Amino acid sequence: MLELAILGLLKERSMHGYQLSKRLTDTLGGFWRVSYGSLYPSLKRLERQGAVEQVFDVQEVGRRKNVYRITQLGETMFRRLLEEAGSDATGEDNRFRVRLAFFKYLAPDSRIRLLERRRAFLEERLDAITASLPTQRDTYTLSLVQHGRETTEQDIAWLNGLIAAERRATETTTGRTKRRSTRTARRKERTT
Amino acid sequence: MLELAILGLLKERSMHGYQLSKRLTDTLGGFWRVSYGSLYPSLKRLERQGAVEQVFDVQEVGRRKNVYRITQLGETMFRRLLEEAGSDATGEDNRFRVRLAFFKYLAPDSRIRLLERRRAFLEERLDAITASLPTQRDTYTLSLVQHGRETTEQDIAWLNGLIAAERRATETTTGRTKRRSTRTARRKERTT
DNA sequence: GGGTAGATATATCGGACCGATATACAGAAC
DNA sequence: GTTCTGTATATCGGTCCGATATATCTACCC
Repeated sequence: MLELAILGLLKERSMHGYQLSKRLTDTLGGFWRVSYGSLYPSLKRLERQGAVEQVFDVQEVGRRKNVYRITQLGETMFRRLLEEAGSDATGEDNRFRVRLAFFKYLAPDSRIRLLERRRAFLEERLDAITASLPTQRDTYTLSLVQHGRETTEQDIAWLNGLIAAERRATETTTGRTKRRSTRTARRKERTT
Repeated sequence: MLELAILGLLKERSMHGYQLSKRLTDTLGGFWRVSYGSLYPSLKRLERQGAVEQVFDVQEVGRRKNVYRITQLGETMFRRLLEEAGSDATGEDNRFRVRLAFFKYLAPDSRIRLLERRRAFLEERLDAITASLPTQRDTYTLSLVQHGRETTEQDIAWLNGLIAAERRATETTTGRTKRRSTRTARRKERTT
C-alpha cells in the first residue's frame, strides 16, 4: 500500500520523504499518518528495486535532503499495483482510500468495478453490524455499533454518489456516439 | 491493543480463539477483523506471561479446543492497559474503539477524560482536513477529503453525545450525595 | 454407505507497518 | 545568544496482517 502511495505521489513531482509524508496525510484526509518507520525503509526498498532514484540538485549544498524521482520501472510498478485486484475493496479501509486517491490513473470501467466491489463489501459489513446489534447489552458497545452502522450507511451513500457520477461520465462519452439511451434505471440485484 | 481486547472479553467468560475472534468483530462493529496470525500468538504470549490459563473440560474428548480463562494477574494487566494514558485517543481509530468497548470497567471521570481527549484529537484532524481542502485539485481526492470531513464531524457529534450522557450520569450521582455543586466549568489546560 | 461442502478450530511464516527514539540543522522569537 | 518550533533522516523492537496449511465436525444429497 505504501509503495503504491509513494509511487503515485512521485508521479506528480519529485519529493523527499518528509514532503511525501505531509502530502500523504493531506490527500488521505487525515486518516493514516504514515510512520517514518515505514516510509524511509520503503523508500530505500523502492530505490534498491530501481523504482525510484535520487535527484541531486547542485544548488542544494548544506542541508541533507534525499529527493526521489520515479523511474520508468517505477511507473510500470505503479500501474501493476493500481490495477491489481488484491484485497483492496475488502480489508483495511485505508487500502481503499489510497486506491481512490489515484483513481484518475485508472480506466473508467475499472473505477466502477472497484467502487461496486467496495460497496458490496460495505453492505456485507452493514448486514453483519445489523445482525450483531441485538446481541449488544452493554451501553457503550451498543452505541459503538450503532455509530458504526450509521457511518457505514453514509459510506455506502457516498459510494453510490461516486458510482452514479462515474456512470454519468461514461454515458456522456458513449452517448456522443450512440445518441438516445437516457436510461438510468439500474438493476440493484443484491446478492442476499 | 489485542491483549487488552482479549483480556476484556475473557473477563466476561472463558473462550477459545475462534470465539474471541467472532466476539471481537461483533463488538467492534465490523471494523478490525482480527487476524488469526495475531490472535493465536497473542494468546500464547498471554499464557506465557500468566495472564490467561487453559481450561480443561473433562467432557470435551474429541475435538481440540483451547479454552482460555483470565487469571488474577490478567485482571491486573487489564486494569493497567485500560487505564494507561497511552496513544489511545490519538493514533489509530480502532485503538479508541477497543477502549470504548470496555468503558464500563473505567471510572466515570476517566471516561470523560478519554472522550474529551478523543474529541480534541478529532477536532485537530478536522482542522487539518479543512486546511487541506483547497489544495485538492483532483476530483477524487477532493471527494475523499470532503467525505472524510463529514465523517469526522459526525464522529465529533457522536462523542459530544457520549460526553453529555456521561456528565448527566455523574451529575445525578454526585447530586444525590453533595447537593449543590452544579459546577461544570472545566479547565481545559491543554498540555502543549 | 460414500461424497462433498461449509463452518469450526488451530497453527505458522514472512513481511508490512507502527511507535518510540535519536540526531541535527534551519529560522523565528525574545 | 538562546530557546523554541519546524524540517529532515534514520533505526530498532515489536505488533499485526495475509496467506496458507491442516484437521474435524455437521449437514445434506445420492
